[in-house]
Amino acid sequence: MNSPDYGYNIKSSFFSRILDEFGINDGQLYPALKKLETRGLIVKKIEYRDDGPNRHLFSITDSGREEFARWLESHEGEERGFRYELIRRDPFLLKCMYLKYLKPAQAGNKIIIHRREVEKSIKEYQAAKEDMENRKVDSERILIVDYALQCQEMRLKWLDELKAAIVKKENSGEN
Amino acid sequence: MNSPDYGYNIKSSFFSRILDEFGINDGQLYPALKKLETRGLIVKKIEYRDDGPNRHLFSITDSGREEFARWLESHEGEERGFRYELIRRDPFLLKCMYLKYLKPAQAGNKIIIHRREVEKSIKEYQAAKEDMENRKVDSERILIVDYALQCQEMRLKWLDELKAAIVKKENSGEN
DNA sequence: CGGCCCATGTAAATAGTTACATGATTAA
DNA sequence: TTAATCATGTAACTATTTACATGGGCCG
Repeated sequence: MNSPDYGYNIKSSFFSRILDEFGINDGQLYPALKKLETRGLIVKKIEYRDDGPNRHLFSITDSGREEFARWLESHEGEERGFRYELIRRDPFLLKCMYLKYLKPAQAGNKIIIHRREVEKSIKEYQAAKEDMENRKVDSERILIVDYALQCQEMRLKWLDELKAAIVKKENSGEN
Repeated sequence: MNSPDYGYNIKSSFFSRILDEFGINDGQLYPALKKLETRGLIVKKIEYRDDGPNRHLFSITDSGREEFARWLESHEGEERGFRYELIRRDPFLLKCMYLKYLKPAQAGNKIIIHRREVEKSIKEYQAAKEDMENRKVDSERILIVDYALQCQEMRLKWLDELKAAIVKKENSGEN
């Protein structure tokens, strides 16, 4: 929908700060573009350049636009993400289910280490947000970053609750 | 770590209410058990039964316990989940990035429909939590459900912010 | 007798990651 | 001259999903 554009640019312009680290991988990006082309949803035009590698510019077709509209309007498969993958795709949370198999001190340590990671992540999302605001990115996109930020701030609070629960258990139950 | 146990029971006892719908699929469960067995992390013993299908009971071995401890203590790959997959695995959020390609009324409608789904999900997680409390499940596990609940409640608020942002844009900018 | 629950799996397909391969320009 | 950035891609592997396949017991 932001055509014409080429693979490398799509990759580097979209949420750059966060995707730099966990970026769309080439092994998925280029085959995906090829597949969209085969399906007639985008068309390729090569931009020949002397001062750098050639660029394969893709433009969306009418049927591409239709397919996009169908995707955007559909509600299919939206539940998994926010209800379920949220836990399933979170290795730390999965480990938390087995926290009782660690000594309380070890468990507490694990939480502290993780807490620092979350704080680091908050700072990075904040920087990404500022950067996006400066670049006058669509407000909807910035709101997505807000979502991520609120998630992480909630997570910090939750980690503290978890820590408190462990300490409490340690002091009372003792095994 | 809760051995001996068999596939079908693992599947149905673990977070049953939520997993009923998005359950571990058989195509991954049984091959995974086989793989763990091949690696010597678990051992199989068949429980022959007359009043129903036989059960393949698996018990964890010493090396299984060691591997489990290594996994639990490691911090590897924990970042992706909470920083990145959180957005990437959420089809609704991805669509929100393209909300400007919908008419404001359509966008608002999409948000309202999603909001109802989130409310439904909250009720189901609450029921799961009560059920787990009655069954005296480990408090760590219940805290995971709390995490999910807090995520969803945060999401409701965020959806309202998103809705407000769209209404504001519609009234001022027009286009 | 039909359908659901129990219980085991396999096969085929799709999705996703990692590593490899190439080659030009530009900045330290 | 070495490393980074720009730009394209493929190959091999791993993960995940979906659909299929089987068969007994139990309930209405």
